[in-house]
Amino acid sequence: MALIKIELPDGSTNEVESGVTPYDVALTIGEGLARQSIAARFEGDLIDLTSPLEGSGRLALITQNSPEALEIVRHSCAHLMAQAVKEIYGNEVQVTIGPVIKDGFYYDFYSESKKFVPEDFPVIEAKMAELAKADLAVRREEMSRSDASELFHGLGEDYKVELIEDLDVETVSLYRQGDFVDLCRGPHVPRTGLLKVFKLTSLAGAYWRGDEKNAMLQRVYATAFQNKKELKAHLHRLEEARKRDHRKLGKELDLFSFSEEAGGGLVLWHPKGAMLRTIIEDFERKEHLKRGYEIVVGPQILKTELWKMSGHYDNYRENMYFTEVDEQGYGIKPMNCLAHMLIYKSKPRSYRNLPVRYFELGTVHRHEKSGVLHGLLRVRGFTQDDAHIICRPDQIDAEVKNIMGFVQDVAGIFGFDYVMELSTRPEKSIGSDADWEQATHALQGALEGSGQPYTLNEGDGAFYGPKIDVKLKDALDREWQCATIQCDFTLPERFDLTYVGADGEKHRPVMLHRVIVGSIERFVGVLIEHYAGSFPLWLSPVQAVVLNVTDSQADYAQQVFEQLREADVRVELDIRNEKLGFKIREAQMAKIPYMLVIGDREMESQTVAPRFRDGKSLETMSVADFIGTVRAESAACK
RNA sequence: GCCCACAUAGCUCAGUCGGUAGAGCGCAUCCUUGGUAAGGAUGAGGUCACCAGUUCAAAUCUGGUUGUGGGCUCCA
Repeated sequence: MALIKIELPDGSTNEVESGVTPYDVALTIGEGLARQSIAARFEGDLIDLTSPLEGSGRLALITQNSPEALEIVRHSCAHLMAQAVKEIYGNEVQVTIGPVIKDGFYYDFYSESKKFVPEDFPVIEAKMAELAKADLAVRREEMSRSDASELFHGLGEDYKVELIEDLDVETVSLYRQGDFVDLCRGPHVPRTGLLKVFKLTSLAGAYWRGDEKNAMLQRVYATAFQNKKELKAHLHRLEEARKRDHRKLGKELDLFSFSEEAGGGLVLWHPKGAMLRTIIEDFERKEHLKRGYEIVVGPQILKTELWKMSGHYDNYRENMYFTEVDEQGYGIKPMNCLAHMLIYKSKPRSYRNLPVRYFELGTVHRHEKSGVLHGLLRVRGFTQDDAHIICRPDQIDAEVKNIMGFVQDVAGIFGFDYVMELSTRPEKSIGSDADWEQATHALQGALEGSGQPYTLNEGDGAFYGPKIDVKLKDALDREWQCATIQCDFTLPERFDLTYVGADGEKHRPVMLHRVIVGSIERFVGVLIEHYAGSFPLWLSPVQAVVLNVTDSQADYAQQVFEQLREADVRVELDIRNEKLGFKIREAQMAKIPYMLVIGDREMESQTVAPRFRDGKSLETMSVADFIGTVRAESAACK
């Protein structure tokens, strides 16, 4: 037998016979290590603990505590779940795929007759536990594609056969545990006994291979962890997210609602929610003016011919609402760009006056599929902080950089981190190859120049141009699509936008579509979850509430309330005949930043006693001082 | 749009086997004037989402519609 050299992470080198497994190597180091190991990394690749090592190289054992371990455990759990399902339901159910995802894994099953229900979960979990306890060996096997195809055909697993037929390889790997066999690349844990903590979580429909033309499968979501403590922590995180759910908080804080009578996905903004979005809108106008944008306003409906000219009619019609006025067809705008182009076209433009930056808090309507509506995060009518920058090609770089700086500033003000993505030409698109290349190149250049990392999203651009998407990361580290920057050579062409250059000739400008927070609706939803409803002072719809202790201070409380309102503090007055504790509790649950307690002491000294919503009290102070405090704190946040 | 589930008072939720509805909170009135997270009493409030069907009888069973939730596909 030939000898090979195995280098371990601590730098030591073992000389072993070719064909030994990582498990054997672990044993030579210690029995405890061997017992703890679940897989290995050899020359950078993940392999099974039982895979024979054929050549020299660097080997690292993956133990239950390694960061990579969890993914392997979850993947093996997916197999365990499929095995359990097959043992319980037999040929009534076919297996398809079962990958690992963030926070767990799922397995998609196909069945004509079996409909999974949550009541099946304990049964499946019990079978999984039984199979895990049996500590079955998990064995890797390789066979030719045709043999594997025949094997699964014999087992009646049509979806596996289809997967195998589509693979572009000679041999495929299979994993067996007990009577169960699954097509899989691996690696897996060596024994089912290593799978201890798992839990089925939910059910959903999913199309085979994600294509809505294909059969609907039944997806069983589940999760697995190394120990019970981690599972508990995970369930706790889910609970936290539930508490922050903007739909729940939106109701509790009386910010907005939806009505069956009005229609799905159409938001009704209550006074406090409307206040919140107004604050954001005022902030947006100010920030845009500061950065050289001009505010414009376009109409809600535009003639259908115009949507045909823009390409929206051909590419976006299924998302649009149409109406007819005096036998003339109109489309309700799903985007704001058309009006902005018409404004540009209203007079001749000189190269000296470019770029023009038109900003509009534009309300658009899109017919989203009913199943995708989701609180404020996905609606059918929403307002974008939309701008169109019409510029010379040589100005694209600088403009994109400015926009990225704008995004950075705004994200910082609201306390978000973010990640960026570049999306390239989709299948359904308009414009020439050359334009697409130039536009994509411009965006990529700006991204490279920003020094910020970004990922590439092939084929995910808008139909008229490539785009940069910015995803904000909230307090729970979840990502939300908000800002987007899109480069467009096509619409200026279609609308024959021109400017007169230094040479006196007409030239074609470029248009950048961009939003910073995206949709105000979605952004408010994200903010609610990000802040868990406790908005910073400058965003709070109600900043302070004046509370009297007894009726005898009602007049003074009223005076304080009016003084604050005069000073533009968003304030409420609560002089109801209730005990102070009761009023404090209500204000606390409404997450109002400041409660101003007015008793005899305050009335006598003409002061207020502020209490912050975290329970801490400030020194008793004059009304004027309190106004100063609110102003200073609001300014500091913004 | 597709799969699965759900829809009972303003809110959160009970309601068994089919026999025309309950609680807590909130709301109204009264008592209570109480210093930092719920004082007490009384009362009002429901076409059980909507439309059909089965049945002597439907919140309950069946079908459809609308809406909501979890996903899929799509997306600001």
